[in-house]
Amino acid sequence: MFDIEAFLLKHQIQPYINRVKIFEFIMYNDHPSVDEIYKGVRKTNSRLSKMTVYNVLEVFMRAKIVRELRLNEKEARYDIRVEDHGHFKCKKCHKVFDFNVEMDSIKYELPFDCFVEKKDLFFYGICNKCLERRKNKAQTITKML
Amino acid sequence: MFDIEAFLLKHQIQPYINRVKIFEFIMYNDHPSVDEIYKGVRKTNSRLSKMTVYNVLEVFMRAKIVRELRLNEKEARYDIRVEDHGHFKCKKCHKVFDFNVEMDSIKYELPFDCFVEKKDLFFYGICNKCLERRKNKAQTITKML
DNA sequence: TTATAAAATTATAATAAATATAAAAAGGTG
DNA sequence: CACCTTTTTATATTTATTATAATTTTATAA
Repeated sequence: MFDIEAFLLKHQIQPYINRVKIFEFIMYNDHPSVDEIYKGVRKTNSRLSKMTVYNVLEVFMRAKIVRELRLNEKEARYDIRVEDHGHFKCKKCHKVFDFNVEMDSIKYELPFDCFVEKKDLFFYGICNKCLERRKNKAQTITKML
Repeated sequence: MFDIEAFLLKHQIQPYINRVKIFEFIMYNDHPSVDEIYKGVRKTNSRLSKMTVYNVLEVFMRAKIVRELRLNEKEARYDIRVEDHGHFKCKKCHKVFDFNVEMDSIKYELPFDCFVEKKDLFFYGICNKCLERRKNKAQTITKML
């Protein structure tokens, strides 16, 4: 089992209960938003304030153990996978999935030299479950005709 | 010269003055936010409301003649280049630059089949001008010592 | 051109995400 | 325990976006 306390300590972060719980929540929930983290962690710590979620996320981001995602929506989402990788967002169920990307395989031409620190690749579309659902629906309608 | 009215008509959009002005503003300004568009276009049409900017952008997005960008900031930005391409954002001057990407060159493995409709590639780092500025500053300090 | 319907624009209010601030609470150290 | 530092909390503020309804503009046809 992954030892969150040790992990936080290794990154010079005091493992206060809120921090551990918030990290754990992000670990076990797919790309939650601040509000989702707040509501989720609040279940076990009813005195948690939303400001703490923002503060803790800031600490995690500075230590680079959490990555902020801005998909095509107004709230930010958070991910514990911090190395560059891809994100697929389904426009039907709004779920976000990670996927592996060989960033070095990408052929691009920047208009000038620059120092690239971070890369984000976002795909938008429809996931397989939603595609299935749609296909089944179409079949049902066809049968009805 | 590019005929915005004709372009809008071609996409079944009535070329009302606000629409033309807003499209033009996005064309000649790099990835403006709603507020920047509002303030910019307002200079020539002082009665423009911000709601109109949102409405017009919605029309443009539906017609797919404008692309919404969500970089690592809370406001959306808008781009008239609608085909998939890359965006580089400088963390010093906060400017956003377009760049060409061969999206088909990317090696990735999605966890399941899915229909991919749109791809966004964002790079974050420091642009050449800001790198220069930093280098000059460092040299000046070195001389002073 | 005028009457009328449809669509766009506006002003306003409401919602929601994020930030700022200062007091209270908790943690670390001698 | 006493002290100082850091975190957490409550609260207020700012800001982006959405909702709504009244007003204005545009398109269409008599």
